[in-house]
Amino acid sequence: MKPVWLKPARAFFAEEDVVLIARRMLGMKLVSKIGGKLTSGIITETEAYAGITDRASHAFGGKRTPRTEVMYGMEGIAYIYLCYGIHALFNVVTNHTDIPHAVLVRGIFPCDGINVMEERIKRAIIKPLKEGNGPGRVTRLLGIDCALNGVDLIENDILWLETCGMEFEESDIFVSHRIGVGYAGADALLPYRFIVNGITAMDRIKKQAGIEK
DNA sequence: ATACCGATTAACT
DNA sequence: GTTAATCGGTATA
Repeated sequence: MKPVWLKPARAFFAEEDVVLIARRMLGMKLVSKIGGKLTSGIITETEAYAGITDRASHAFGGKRTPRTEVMYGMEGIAYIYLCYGIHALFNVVTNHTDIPHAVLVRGIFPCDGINVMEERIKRAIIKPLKEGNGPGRVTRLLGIDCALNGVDLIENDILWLETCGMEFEESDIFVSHRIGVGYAGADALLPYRFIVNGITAMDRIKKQAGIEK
């Protein structure tokens, strides 16, 4: 039976536990329609950033700057920023207005528009499980850049999320500490990174993505 | 005005 | 395993 993919309601992002949302976003689809070209991938890796109490968050201590301001906005909008001068990193703002929580998407399984993605990275996608792995690669494959910072993922038709109700067992999710946040001290060790793990879960993703075998 | 550096990646050896 | 690429955000002055 062909899966039905629908945009989640804004209430999905209003959940106050950002870690729970990061976990639930595994198996959802991130979709972009840039320049009329549709591309999508099923989310395989996320990280939670818990706002003002989280030393790893850009909003730690309640910091409000031109960059972090977006995170204080409405749940369900995109927080996209430039990292290392090269990579656009995509996050979804969660919780409520003025609570700067966000979930970083670190990995996708390429789904729709593979040919468009290959144009963007200028080479063939041979190992789908590897190609969408890494937050900079996710945005590059989907054509997401900082110009989309702040867009509403619920209302927009250029960048959004979809769900087919797929859920994973605890054993299908590998949990670890976040990457590249060594400066966060003890908070760098928090179990806020979630990765789809195991052959069973991966097979389900492939099936949902419409990829046989 | 200036200096430092990051929620990284790809191409090297 | 090592390192260049590359630039806006942020702190300090």
